[in-house]
Amino acid sequence: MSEQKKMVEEITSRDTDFARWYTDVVKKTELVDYSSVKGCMVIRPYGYAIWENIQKDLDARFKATGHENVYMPMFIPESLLQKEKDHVEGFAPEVAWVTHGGGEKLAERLCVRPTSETLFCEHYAKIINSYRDLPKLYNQWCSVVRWEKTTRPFLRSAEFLWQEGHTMHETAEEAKAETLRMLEVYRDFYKETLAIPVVWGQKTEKEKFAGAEATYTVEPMMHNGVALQGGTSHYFGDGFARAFNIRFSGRDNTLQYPHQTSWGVSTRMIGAIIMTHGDDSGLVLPPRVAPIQAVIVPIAMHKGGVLEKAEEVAASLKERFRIKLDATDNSPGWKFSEYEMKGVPLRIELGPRDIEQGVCVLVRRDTGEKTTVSLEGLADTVAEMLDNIHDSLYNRALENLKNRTYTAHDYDEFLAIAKEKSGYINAMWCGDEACETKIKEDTGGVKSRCIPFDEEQISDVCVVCGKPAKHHVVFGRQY
RNA sequence: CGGGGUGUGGCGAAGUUUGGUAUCGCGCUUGGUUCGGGACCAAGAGGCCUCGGGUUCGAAUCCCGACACUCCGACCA
Repeated sequence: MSEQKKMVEEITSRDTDFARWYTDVVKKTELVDYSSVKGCMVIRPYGYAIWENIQKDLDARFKATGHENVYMPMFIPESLLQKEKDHVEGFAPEVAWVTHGGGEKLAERLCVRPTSETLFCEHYAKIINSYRDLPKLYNQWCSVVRWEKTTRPFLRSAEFLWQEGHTMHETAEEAKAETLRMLEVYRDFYKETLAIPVVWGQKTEKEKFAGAEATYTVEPMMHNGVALQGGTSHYFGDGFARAFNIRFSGRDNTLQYPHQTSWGVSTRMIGAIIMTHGDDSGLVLPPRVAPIQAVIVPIAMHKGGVLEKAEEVAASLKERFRIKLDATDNSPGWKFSEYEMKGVPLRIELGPRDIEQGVCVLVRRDTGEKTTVSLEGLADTVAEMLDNIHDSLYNRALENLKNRTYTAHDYDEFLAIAKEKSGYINAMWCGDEACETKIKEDTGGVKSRCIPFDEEQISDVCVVCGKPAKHHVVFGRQY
């Protein structure tokens, strides 16, 4: 990639200033625009198309695992939000309140949903009466509002789009299985659709969701070594069920509380795509969510037959792929740069010389590699190449993840890595929250990402305090 | 919420120190020539200089205030 020239001058180089590179990319490629509401963003067609492709894929996965879509109100009465103590404490600082309606002050103020556990619980209390009513496997696609102090497009905005699954189960075992099953759906989606490898595991007590018994997470690493909490799945036990008085008659005719889960991913994933795959020329979109999978650039369009042939090729590919034929009179060079910046995985060049020989030129966005291929069987060639691009994006990201993962055997080593490197640090931990806090303070922001599922015995003692170690923890800075 | 930076046609900037008719590049429109890595010629359109006060004969420029964006921290999906 180093030999590939930086084509777009307006984009700050990724290595110069990753943060500026990010904001340049999202604006220049027309993914988002800012709105007049602080912290809120306009998701433009090119950005929204990525979200639609994400939704389509994920929604199919949810349906395949037995879930149904529903829609809950966007307002939550204050009294309802108050019912679960940890939950309200976790969210209260960042909720927006509606105090007036139709010009009159409301008797009870309404919170704009920051998440919908309480609404689902209120509803479940009404419709769950028997073990025969379980499980309830609901999901909703919606937006939520969290009054964030610092906002960045896709990564953290005051309002963002997401999906939230909320399920109720007869037994704790079933609910726990659901929690892990959906985490696996996320992990697989990241890998197979977004070409992003993740570290996954359980959040520590300190980092878990407000009101949950256990929180599980997928943690992709961005190109610069910083983590992004990429999706979470929570096991609630029966805490909310008790708070909301959700009960059912069990198989033994006793009244029981159901066991609950929730899980969600958001438009933040678009940020993960940008920061995992992007380069100095702009976006590099994984083929399976790219709004345009291949762009056809006709060369010397004025010459007889070129445009007609290009249209013919476009038509032959449209059934299987998302294709754009750019027949505007911008110069070919302009088009090359434009679609490179926008991260279109594959470019198909078609000029008089090619047509004569019955070929076209394919150019990969990820490597810049050019190949001349026959127009005969082009659809199969394109399919193969898109899969190939997907795999190489994944492998490149995996390589980065591995290269930026370190192991600390003692605290001096830990601090040295945290200071000098950017990435994940594997270390042992005693289970005491004080040690997590100490790490965060001593390093200025390194936090536990998760206790990975495949724990290793790096040493027998906590990297901070030297007491017997309970877990292997992955640490890192996060967005 | 603390600390920096920035607000000037759609985008990027100059002009602000030292007040005096609002500039440049890109983009846009129309016509023509071009086309294998951001083409060229010609003619056009487009701006209460972020907003609100103040000082002044006169404010993009000086003073006070607000807001927004952005970067770095703290907080969080």
